[in-house]
Amino acid sequence: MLTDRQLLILKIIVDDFIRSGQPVGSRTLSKKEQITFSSATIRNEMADLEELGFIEKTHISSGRVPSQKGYRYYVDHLLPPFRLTQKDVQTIRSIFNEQIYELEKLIQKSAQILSDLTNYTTVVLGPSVKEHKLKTIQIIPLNAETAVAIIVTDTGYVEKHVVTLPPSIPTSDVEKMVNILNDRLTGVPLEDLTDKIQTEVAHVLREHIQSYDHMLRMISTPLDLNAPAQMFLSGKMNMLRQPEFNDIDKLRALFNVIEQEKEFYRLLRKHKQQGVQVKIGTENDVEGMENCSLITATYSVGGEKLGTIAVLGPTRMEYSRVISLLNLVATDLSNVLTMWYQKD
Amino acid sequence: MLTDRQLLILKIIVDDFIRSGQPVGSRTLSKKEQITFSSATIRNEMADLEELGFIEKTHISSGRVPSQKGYRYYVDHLLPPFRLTQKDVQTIRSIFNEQIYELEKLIQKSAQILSDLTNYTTVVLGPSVKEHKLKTIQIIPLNAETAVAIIVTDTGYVEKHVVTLPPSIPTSDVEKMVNILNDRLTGVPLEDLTDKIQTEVAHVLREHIQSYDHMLRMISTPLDLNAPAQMFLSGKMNMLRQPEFNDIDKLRALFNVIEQEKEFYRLLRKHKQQGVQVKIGTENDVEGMENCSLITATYSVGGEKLGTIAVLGPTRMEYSRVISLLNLVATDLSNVLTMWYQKD
DNA sequence: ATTTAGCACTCGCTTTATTAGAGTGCTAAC
DNA sequence: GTTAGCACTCTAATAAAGCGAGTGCTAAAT
Repeated sequence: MLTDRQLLILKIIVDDFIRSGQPVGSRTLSKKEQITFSSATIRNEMADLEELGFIEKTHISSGRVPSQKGYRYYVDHLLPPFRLTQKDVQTIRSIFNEQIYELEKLIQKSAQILSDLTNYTTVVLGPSVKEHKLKTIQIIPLNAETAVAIIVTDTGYVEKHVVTLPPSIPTSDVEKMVNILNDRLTGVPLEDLTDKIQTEVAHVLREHIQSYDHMLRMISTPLDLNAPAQMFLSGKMNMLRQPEFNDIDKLRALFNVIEQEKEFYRLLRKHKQQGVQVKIGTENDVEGMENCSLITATYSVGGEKLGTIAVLGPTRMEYSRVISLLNLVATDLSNVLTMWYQKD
Repeated sequence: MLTDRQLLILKIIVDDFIRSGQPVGSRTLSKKEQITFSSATIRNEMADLEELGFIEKTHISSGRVPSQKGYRYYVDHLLPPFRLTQKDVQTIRSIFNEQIYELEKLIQKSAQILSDLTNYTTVVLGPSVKEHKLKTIQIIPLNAETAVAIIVTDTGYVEKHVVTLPPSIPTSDVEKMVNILNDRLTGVPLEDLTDKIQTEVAHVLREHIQSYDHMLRMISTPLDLNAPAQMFLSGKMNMLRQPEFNDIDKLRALFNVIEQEKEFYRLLRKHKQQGVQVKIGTENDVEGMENCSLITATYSVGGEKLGTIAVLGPTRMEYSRVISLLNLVATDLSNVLTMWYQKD
């Protein structure tokens, strides 16, 4: 559909605009060494590209700027192969050299490094704890009225919640209850816990425990948080430095979205299959993100998706570099996690 | 030193400027009902006030704006008494009506409500966990190589850390160690733990435990985090809405400070004694905070300071209102915490 | 049939003028 | 001591002018 020459011009326009942030004119293009024909020819080609919707003018006599369709085509067909620098690779590898054994910290660190390297914002969706299996429940009385209930999963995830104890419950009862819970529930995925408690544990507790009712409510509060997977944002302030957000109103609009977080939650959850995915401008279908692109990748354990890691930047984003970086982080993260969890 | 009339004029200038953000001229002042004399008189008085350093002009023929010294005087001597609305009081009380039993969550909620009510940024310095007393240590093996070490304090604070186990350590040894640690260390303030382990526990462990060395290192890693008290920021983005930061460069400068966090840490720690404290502009002695004021208050348990809660806003801040709100939050917080912790 | 040179034209941006408005300081009268 | 009056200053807003980058079109060259 597009001639080679048109592709060349489109590619150079996008590359140049990503680099400079300025609309690209025919004269600028004609000076590029890849280009052997005159500015007049370029003007003709650009007029065609514009008619086809790949580029547009910011005003009637300005240079051209990629349209959303232009970026899309660029990302799909024209992406220059990108060699990460040794330095970038090392920085990323440094995440995994430190002895971090906690998923949460590892994820946060990854997000932070990625936002530092790209100068954009990184969003990470942590794994949903729902599928993690219960390792142990502990109830540690703090004083006569309160105790802290702690739930540990096989992945080392710890959830804690301070609860009130029923008045004048014997300590032995608390211990009994904890024993019963651990006996029956170890290895059960968190999402099945409440069910399982109702069907299999409740009647046993009723027999052995005073204030069985209160105790049961007490233990289910921390559970039915039904925790929506945690989300981490890193480098929000990098957006301040993007020239497209020099306008304070655009900035406010953007941060309204960023602070919401729930939109990101939706967007990151949408990414199911493997691989890197690029959503440009309105493709994200979020008000206030018209000028942003979101590049997402999943990380997984042995092929099973755990969560999503994404970079948010202006549509005028260094797609090539960000995709490479994100890809590296996601695969490295997956490899490390697979090593952690696969062995049992 | 200042005449009553000068005080009146100064107060009205500050009030009006806080309200409108615009320099205040003699004509505007003369229209206020409290003022019974002419604009010419006001001009004379203003010239004097300027000479004394309480107000300044933004340019040679502009109205006047409070200087830092002016704000200082206003806060020290002219603060109008402020009646919180019933609504504000209720919103704040709502923090404590919900059944939150966790210090951390309570603090975060307070910060969030405070930033919502003021439209400024709230910073809270959590209590240093160093003084909390150990309730229990648990080591929960996850698989052959890793375990999660959990430390619970008498305040319900939970610290967790995933550690590696020495190769082929018997489970019984882990249990033994945990028992020994709990026997000897329960009730010990966290800050003394490492010492106490070295002096009193190490030799006992050495007798009973294989790989005593590795195990000891393992348990001390999560401890010597030496956690600098946690800090929470809420409502950073409120600063976007302050007209003084409409200029993108000032905004960037401000966020450079805010993101640093360590400066706040220093500032909030400085506040030792009881009561509300106001630091205006350069009084904070932080580059980038020249146009900001920080209002701090401490919260405490039975008179003993736990942490600091502060509101950050532009120097042109609603001092009266913020002080009242902050005061209410801090005392309510202190009361609730005193009820929690005082009873044992 | 392409490609290119040339040219008139458009539009945004920056600079310069112009003006209106708010506010001041000073003087002289009250 | 207070005030009215006035000349003066400076900002902010608006308008006018010029520059430069870029375009589209036409006609000539390949």
